[in-house]
Amino acid sequence: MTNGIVNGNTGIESQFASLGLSKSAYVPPHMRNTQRAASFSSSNGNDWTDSRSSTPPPARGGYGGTFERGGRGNAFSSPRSASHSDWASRGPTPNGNSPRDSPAPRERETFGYGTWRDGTHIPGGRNMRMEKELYGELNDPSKQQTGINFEKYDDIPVEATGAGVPEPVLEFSNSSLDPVLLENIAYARYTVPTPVQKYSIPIVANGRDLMACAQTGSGKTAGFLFPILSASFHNGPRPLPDNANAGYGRSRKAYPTALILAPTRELVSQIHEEARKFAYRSWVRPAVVYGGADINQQLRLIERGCDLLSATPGRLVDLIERGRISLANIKYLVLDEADRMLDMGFEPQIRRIVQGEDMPDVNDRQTLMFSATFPRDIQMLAKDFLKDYVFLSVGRVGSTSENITQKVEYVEDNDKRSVLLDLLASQAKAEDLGLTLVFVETKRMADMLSDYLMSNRLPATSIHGDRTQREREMALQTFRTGRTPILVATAVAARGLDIPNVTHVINYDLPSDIDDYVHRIGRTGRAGNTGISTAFFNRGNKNIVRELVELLREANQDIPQWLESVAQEASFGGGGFRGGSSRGRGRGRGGASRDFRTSGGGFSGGPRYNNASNGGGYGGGPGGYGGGMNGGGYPGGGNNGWW
DNA sequence: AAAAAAC
Repeated sequence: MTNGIVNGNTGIESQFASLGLSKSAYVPPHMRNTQRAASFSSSNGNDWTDSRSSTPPPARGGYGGTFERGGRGNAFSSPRSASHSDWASRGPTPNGNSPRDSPAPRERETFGYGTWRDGTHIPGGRNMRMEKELYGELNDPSKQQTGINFEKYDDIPVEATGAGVPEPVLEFSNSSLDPVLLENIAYARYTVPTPVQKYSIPIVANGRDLMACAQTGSGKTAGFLFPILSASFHNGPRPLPDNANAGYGRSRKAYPTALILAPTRELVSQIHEEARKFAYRSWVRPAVVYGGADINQQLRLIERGCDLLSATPGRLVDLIERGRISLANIKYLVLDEADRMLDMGFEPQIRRIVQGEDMPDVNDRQTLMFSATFPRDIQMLAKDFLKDYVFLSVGRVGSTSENITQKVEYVEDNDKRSVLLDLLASQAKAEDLGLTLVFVETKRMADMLSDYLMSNRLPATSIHGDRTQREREMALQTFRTGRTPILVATAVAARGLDIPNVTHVINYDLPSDIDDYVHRIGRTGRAGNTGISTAFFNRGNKNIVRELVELLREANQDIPQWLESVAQEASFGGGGFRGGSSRGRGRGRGGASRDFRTSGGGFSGGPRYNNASNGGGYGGGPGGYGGGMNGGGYPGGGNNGWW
């Protein structure tokens, strides 16, 4: 199989692959013996740009078109709704990124998009080409369902606190979700809601704001998309604000009703793809904007429909400044990976977007925040952005689950390369090579290491912030499809990305923050599969050792004796608690935090992921943080009855 | 200290 793997990365083979002639291209283990799936994967290898670009609706119409045409246009009952529907009726659309690569849209391709007419939702007809693109074929690894639910999810402790928390739903089918959405959920092969979804669906459906401490892999994307889309399908487009497009019949400003902010480009892209799946056949047009990609093309795409917008903060601000997007019509605001966004210094831009532009006031919109942790600055954000919210705390999915086998090996920096090579070679021999994700700390190292692996005839690629957006996306795609089953990555890929079939995560460089470690290994062992994680540890990683050992113990992992010893030393040596987190603001480890508004509380299910720090120094009310910046909120004064 | 993100 080794030969096959190597050949799969050569130029000639790539050409075969792009022609759909799969020859000896690498076939991931889970796909072997599935002829049809294999060829689909190969032919799919090169056309990802194509597939992610066909967002716009092909419904006929045009800028001034206020007439119905061919049964699929829009008849407008009022000038205001006409103005809105106008956005949803541009077309027919050249196919986004690569218009010349694909033939002009055909009549039948107008199916798949619905409209809103006379107060009624008119779903579009089915479009098989689109369904294949959105939902993939059975066994297509890059489209494999990730929201599918297994028994392990039932073990995840969830707690909802706040006034009048709605009862969780147990199934999608009797959760009052819109019928069209339920069909899309079935197409995507989601079967049972995850714990996050069980709670978030009724919470959002009841018009409540939500603060959720949950990580990717818990199904949170669907957790906010489902109720937002369901309500949108049902309620139709919001009327435009009175001053919208004043004096122009065809202003080029878009007025999304739902806005989702996330920290990285890949993440918003991933959210957008989910949104496309579940908006299928509805009147809702999802759109996505992020930096590093051609802005004019994004402008063209949002002109063709921009009801549910996924965005990175920088590019969104840019588009607002250009007057091409207005937030005046926002009904739903979602901040995903909020702690990560603050870590990355997005707070000023986020505050500008939420408070400094034309977004409706907190009382006139519904706001959902997701964050892995709940430190002070996130609490502040919650206080300012949310109203009477339900606090949802969801346990860690990855690390405590025992389907990830965590190994730690002592490797000096100089030996890392050869140890890695051995590791990769041995698993290739074992024909066990699923996808392997290798994490490093620096961009330079990512380049060096992937070059090194390639020069050793291993099919590797890399992703980091200095690569162009196109390179990044291509790396992700060739990784997903198994054409380059080894991906060397920096922190850009640590969180949020949902890649099926990652069987091995290697921490070539350990992060200094245990949260990052948890996120990284969480890229494997997903959706009921087992995974392996290997960490290279040496004396440079002392700062994380105490928490690492604690984590391994919690997860019932074997702990090498030498590692225990290092941990002992470290706790004596004053290297102390919290491992020197540079943030100094009390990040808790793991996926859950406490609702700081409550004073008693606690998890009835027993805190398996008992946080060492969260809640400790928070004095019990908004702004009641008593600890300052000393040691990151280590339990200092406040006894809140939590432990 | 590095990484991420707008042009």
